[in-house]
Amino acid sequence: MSIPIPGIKDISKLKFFYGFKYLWNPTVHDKIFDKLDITKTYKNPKKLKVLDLYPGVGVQSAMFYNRYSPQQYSMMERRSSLYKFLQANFKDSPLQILKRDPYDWSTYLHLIDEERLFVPEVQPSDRINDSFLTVANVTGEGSEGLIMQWLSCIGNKNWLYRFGKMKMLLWMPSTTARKLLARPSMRSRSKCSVVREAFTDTKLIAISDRDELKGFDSKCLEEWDPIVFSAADIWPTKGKPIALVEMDPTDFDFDVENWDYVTRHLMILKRTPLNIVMDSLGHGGQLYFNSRITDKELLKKCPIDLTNDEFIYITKLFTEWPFKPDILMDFVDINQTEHSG
Amino acid sequence: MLRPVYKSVVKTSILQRRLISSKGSKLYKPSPDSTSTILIKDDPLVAASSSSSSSSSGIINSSDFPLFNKSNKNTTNNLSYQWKNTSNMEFDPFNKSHASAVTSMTRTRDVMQLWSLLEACLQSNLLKRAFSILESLYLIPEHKQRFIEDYNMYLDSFSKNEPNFPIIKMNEKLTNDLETSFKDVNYNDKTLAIMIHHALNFHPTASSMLLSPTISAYLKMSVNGVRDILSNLDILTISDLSILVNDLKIISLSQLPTSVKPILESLAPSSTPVNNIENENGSNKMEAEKDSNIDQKLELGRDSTKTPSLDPLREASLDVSVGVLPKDAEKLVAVDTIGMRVIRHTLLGLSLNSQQREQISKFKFDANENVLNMKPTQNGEDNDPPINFFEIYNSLPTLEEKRAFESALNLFNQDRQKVLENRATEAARERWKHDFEEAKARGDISIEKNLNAKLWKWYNDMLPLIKEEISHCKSLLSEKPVNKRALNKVDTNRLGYGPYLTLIDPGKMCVITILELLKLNSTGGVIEGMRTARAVISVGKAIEMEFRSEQVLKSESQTFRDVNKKSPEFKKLVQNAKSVFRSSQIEQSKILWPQTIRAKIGSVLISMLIHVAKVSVQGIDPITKAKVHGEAPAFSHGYQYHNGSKLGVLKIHKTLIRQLNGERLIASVQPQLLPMLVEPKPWVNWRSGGYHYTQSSLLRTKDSPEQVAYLKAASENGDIDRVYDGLNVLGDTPWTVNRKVFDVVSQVWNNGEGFLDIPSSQDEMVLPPAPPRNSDPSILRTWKLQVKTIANKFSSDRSNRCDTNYKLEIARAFLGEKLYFPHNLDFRGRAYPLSPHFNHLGNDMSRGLLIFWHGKKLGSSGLKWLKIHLSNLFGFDKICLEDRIAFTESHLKDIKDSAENPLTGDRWWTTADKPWQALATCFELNEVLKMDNPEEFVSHQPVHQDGTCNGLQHYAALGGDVEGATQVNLVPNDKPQDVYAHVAKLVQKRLEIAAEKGDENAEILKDKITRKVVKQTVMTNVYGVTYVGATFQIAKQLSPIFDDRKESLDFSKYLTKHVFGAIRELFHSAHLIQDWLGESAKRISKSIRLDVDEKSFKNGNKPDFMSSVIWTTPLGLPIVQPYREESKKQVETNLQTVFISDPFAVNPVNARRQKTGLPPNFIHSLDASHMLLSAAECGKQGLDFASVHDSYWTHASDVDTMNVVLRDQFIKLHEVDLVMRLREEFTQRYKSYVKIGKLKRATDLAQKIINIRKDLSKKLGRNTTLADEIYFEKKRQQLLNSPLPEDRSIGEKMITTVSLFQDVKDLDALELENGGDENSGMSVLLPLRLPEIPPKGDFDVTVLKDSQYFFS
DNA sequence: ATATTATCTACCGACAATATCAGTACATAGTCG
DNA sequence: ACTCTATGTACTGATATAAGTAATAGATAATAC
Repeated sequence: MSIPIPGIKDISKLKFFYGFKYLWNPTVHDKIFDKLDITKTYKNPKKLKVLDLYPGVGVQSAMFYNRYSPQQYSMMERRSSLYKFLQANFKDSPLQILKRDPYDWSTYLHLIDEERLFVPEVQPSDRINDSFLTVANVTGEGSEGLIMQWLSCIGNKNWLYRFGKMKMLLWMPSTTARKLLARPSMRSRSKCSVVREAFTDTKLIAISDRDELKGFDSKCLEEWDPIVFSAADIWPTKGKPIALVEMDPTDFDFDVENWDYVTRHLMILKRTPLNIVMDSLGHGGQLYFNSRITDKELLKKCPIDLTNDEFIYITKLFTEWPFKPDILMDFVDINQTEHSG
Repeated sequence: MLRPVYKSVVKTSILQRRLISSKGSKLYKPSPDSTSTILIKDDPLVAASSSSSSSSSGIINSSDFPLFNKSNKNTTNNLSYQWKNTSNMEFDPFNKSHASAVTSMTRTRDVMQLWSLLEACLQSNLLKRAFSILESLYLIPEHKQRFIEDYNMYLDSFSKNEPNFPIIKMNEKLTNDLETSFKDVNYNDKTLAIMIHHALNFHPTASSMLLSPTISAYLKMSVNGVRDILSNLDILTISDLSILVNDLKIISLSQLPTSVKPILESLAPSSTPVNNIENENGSNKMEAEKDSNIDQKLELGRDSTKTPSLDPLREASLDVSVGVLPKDAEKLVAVDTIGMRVIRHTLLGLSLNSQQREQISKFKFDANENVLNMKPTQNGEDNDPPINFFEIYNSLPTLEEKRAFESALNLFNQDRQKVLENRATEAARERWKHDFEEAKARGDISIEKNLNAKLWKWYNDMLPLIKEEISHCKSLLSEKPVNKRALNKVDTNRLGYGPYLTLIDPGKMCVITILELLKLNSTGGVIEGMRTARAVISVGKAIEMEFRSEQVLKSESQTFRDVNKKSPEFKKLVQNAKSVFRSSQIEQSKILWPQTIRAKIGSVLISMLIHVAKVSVQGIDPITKAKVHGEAPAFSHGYQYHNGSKLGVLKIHKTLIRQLNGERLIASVQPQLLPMLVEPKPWVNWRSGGYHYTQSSLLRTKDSPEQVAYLKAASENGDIDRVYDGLNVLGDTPWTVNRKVFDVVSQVWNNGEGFLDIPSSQDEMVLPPAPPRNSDPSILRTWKLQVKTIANKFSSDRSNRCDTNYKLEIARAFLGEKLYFPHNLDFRGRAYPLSPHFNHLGNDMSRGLLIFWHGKKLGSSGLKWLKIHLSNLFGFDKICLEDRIAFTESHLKDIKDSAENPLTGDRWWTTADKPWQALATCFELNEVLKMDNPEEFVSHQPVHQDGTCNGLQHYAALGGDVEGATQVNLVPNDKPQDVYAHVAKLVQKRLEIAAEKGDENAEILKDKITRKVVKQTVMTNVYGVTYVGATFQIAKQLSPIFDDRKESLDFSKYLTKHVFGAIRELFHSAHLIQDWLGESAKRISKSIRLDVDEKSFKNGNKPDFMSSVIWTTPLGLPIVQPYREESKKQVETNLQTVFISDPFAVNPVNARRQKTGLPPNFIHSLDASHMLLSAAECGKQGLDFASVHDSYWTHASDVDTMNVVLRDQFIKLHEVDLVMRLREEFTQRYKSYVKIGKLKRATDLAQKIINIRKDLSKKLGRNTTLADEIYFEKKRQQLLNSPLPEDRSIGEKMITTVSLFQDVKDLDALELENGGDENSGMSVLLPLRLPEIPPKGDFDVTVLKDSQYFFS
């Protein structure tokens, strides 16, 4: 007994999407599912619990369920117009609709620890968790920060990543995908690319605009061979293209706090060679690192050219620096308010 | 909740534009077909306007300043706002209001940049380069009229640079330049003055006869008369004039400028001119021959700086007793330099006790050595200045002696002030050197420990770098302008800042850079450092300031260099002449360095300092855990993020920070901006007043050329003389530091613990332990926030302590001194002291530390007011005077205890609202009470009289609102009204009514309304606080009552509605006026001036609105609201790019801010007027007067007098209907402005307009736009104003969509208010109309005369 | 002509985001007729 | 000698940056359809 999929006619009646975009075309979805072939990871889908964040109109959710019939499929959607839509379409389906805010950390504590409505299985981190999948759509232009915070949760092994290496299927603006997936020396290479490289194994699965592909690394594209669909397949049609990535956490072992400080500061002057840029790490950085980094070739490189391994190496030197600055005090206080009657 | 997209998609509306970063160095190439020129020629409007401005010989363009063309019929009323049509303004880049064409503004920027570059090149003697800049300037058409001044600058430099160039050659050059290079330019009288000066100096020994004909010829060529030539004192020196008058006898004394006439007169009969000329280096022999005790060598500028200040001979001669004249001439010179003996002589002639006598005999009255008490003391307890002038002054028994003392002190202070403003950097350097050498003697460790010694090291390391850079720049600049391609990037940059960098002594630049950076420690919210942007600009500005005062000093000593000796009387003459001279010099320097240049200069210097400044540091090797010693840069450039935006920061090393915390920082206060030792230079025009050598502007303009233009026009018109009068009274009030309070503060400070407002000094911050990494994100976040809060508190405490440190150090330096605060105005006309950190506008502590220098006997009413004052300071200021006196009298024991044991006793004074001022008052009261006859007590304590909600007082007077006037004590009453309590009562009533109707919120809140809850909201209501803002304020007050933050906020929201309702009800008429002001501002800022550039129409129908709200205060001060959209751009510097606003950008107004700003600004402009009027009057009546906006201060004995003045002036101010007057002014000023509005389609008029549009559309071959309509109306106006009758008649016949409205009587019937429901309206240009004034009530302001609680 | 969406949020003194990249306008040098 | 073009550079405007929406959330002016 499969769940009926909402059609574009119904979807297009909806007015408010809060800047998010959803792929509604079932054909494309099918292609994507074929490509993903998640059964490789989830050998027994009957054991699988899926958490769907910002499911929107629920097309993907329903199709997923129809295809794999997981043990539990929970949709977390709080935005009223979309929630109403989900209620109207899936009230009596096996899909669980939760009117909660995926943005709020406490949502998960309540859901998992207190109410125990959705309890994933904790699995050791030697493999991808094979009974827990998160699907999310964070295509809103202003919500990129949420993705970045989720990423850093991988590094902290908290939030949903306390249950092990959880796979995530994540819709995002294609510009975000481009930044995340940028390799060393590419124009879009930035701190978040390094974060992605450090904590995850991420693939581009699908994208809504062929032109966008030129911002990605061509070698990687060959390997990923993403599905390209049309802007007409998403709703609302207007706006910037979106992309779907598959994100698997990986193993890592380094001092995250110091690494965070080092990458953040170096990537500000990402086109300045290491032998010069090190001064921005603290008083006398240039002198120290120039004496510690023995590989002269490395010194000639710029931060934008560095792999994460190289950042880890620099971080190690940084932590060994007797005069290293206090990385906790790395912020400014813009708003001093005084005055009163 | 998920954040909605739109909140962060577009982060800012700032019109980001980048600077033309190296435009400063780019010269105009004489290519006549640059696009902009063509554009202008083709534009009939611009062409017309420029031709009209030149033909009318620079009389101000009527469209720029509509009021100028209005005849001045209302002159009988002395509050008339109309300006006389007498101004005669030539082209000046500032003198263009914003709305003139954009093209002219961009050229304005070019002119400014070229000017400052020209000036810089001339200073560095890069004459060829300067000449090519002249060529570029010559090509700017609007600049032609002023061009000769620039050429004169050049010629003057040329003359100085080539002293051996024969006058004939010089003449050839001049002729050649003006006939070939600059054909359209004519010489003026200054040019002639330069030639004369050159002639006189080229032939210093030549026979007079030879020179005479040449000079006579020049004099005959005069444009505006010989007098005009001779008034160029910046060119012609005293000795020049002397030769002309006494030797050549070509001119007579009467033709000289009045300021120097007396000097020449006294030189004439006896003096031998030969001496004057020979005497350049100061002849010692001459000195020795003089045998009068009093005759002094008058040493000036250049010479005095040469004098080594650590002269052993001078040390030796210190104890020479008065009256004994050493025969050794050299010794005499050393002793004599600054006229100390005169002063000492005078002082010792007064009645002094033996101790004072000894102090004075020992004290060196040498300005260079005893500027201020800035020497660090090892022992914090030792606050004694070497000599306490205040105590001596006070101890003198008679008025005559006091006068004599003050006059001698003044003579000494004149010199000290000069040193203070000019030699402070050198003084700092000397101190460093001294400390270094002392430390060196003690060993290397001491050098590291002693801050000054370290600074000296930095200084020495930095100096060669700067010198090298300067020589790079010089060689680059002196080369022939090579093509840019051959240059690398560094050199291209050098080309930009080089001319400026070479202007100032490298040593001075080092000192300035170091001091600035130390000063900026923990500013801008940076934990241990500062923002780079701030740092580079501050350094750049400081360098420029140094350059400016050097300039003034240099030209002063140039002109007066030959006047080397004479009696003290003569010295006074010279001093007067010099001060007149300085005024005119400062006034003339119109050139400012572009902000970009400042930033670049600053960054160059700072990066050098970063490079050399090192501190030795300690660290722990993370692996071996061993202590490691090393050396690290003291400063480090990096970045920090805030909300995803980068912020450049300059971090200071922890080691240095720790050292700074325990240091006395007086040295890094910008010495030019300390309080003054002598009376400030009186304000006589808009850029001359205040400090003697440092330029300051009358108005703190916000980089708005528009504000400057209006101010300048008013100033030149003599419209704001009464503003000057008031301001000068404020500046002339002498103060001194309250020694007793200072001792208490100092004790608390050295103790290091927190006390009242002073935070304790901490070295490390204590942070909560970090939670495990894998804690829930929410937990991690809370921890991060905690850390942030603690760190911010820490850093704000630190900067607070730093600020207090500055205040204290300044106070310490001025212990026993007589000091003055020069003032200027903010753009609304409110007065502020120029000196930052320590002044009477500061916090309670600063105020408590200041007392009047002059003392006055309490007399019959003084004691009463002193008691009232104390009560006020304790917060009991809304009870009747008798009760306040009773309050003080009931605490006599406490007062005694507080005064005698301020820290060891009960500390009653610390419970006051304003504890430090209360303490000061306790000290005085305690002394008074000891006296048998209190009336004889000499009081120095300023007593405050504060207006009760001054803003509302003005509103009530404006609206004639009886109810409101009663509430704010405009109506006589035996008890003062407490507005806040009254509002609270009203709110309470409202709540009770609501509660009865079953409103739960009201029920809960109804008993919790106190005066305090509503106070801030009532106060800020005048400033136009919004509903949201007020809610926050009330929530703050309510927060102790409710536990839940959310709950508290909800109740606050509810309560705010009622508070607003109550205020609106109570001050109904005030609100009507507020609304009227707001609406008028909105309409004005949404209106279009006709001759606006069509290009400001983006799509033909949507213009950029350019009109800001402008009005004139009752004192004649024009006020321009500077609120416009910001346009900032990135500027490349050595360290990073910085983001700064382009002062020449022409931006559309910010209508919202114009609207919300007008009500408070208008009211403030009135209270400022009231203050200045009162100040002037109090000055006239001989009172010492000070003000903090709406709080007026004077001696206790004079309070009654002052109160009468305050009331009289308030009445005088409000006798005129100011709102009506404002509306009339608006109507005049914005007469021909139009707005875009809706017209009912179903009218004749609409039909006519449609027809015109149809015709026009046919002609143009496209749809018409509003821009087209404006263009034609503009054309019509031009024709109407044309001097040619035929033009005028064409204009009269012309019909435009706007002209149709001329005959319309009842516009209201035609215009569609925004309630237009169907599409019956069409967009048209309507004449701008202002809303009707709300009706005025019956309150008669003259009843105020008897209201004793008006100010109390 | 309405509906969505960005922008405030009490005045003044007062104090500020930056690195990099793509595209274009402009200048220079060199070449050629 | 002069013009034209290729070439490189300087200038401008756009975009990304970090990563809980600053402590907060409703009116209102501006803009888009």
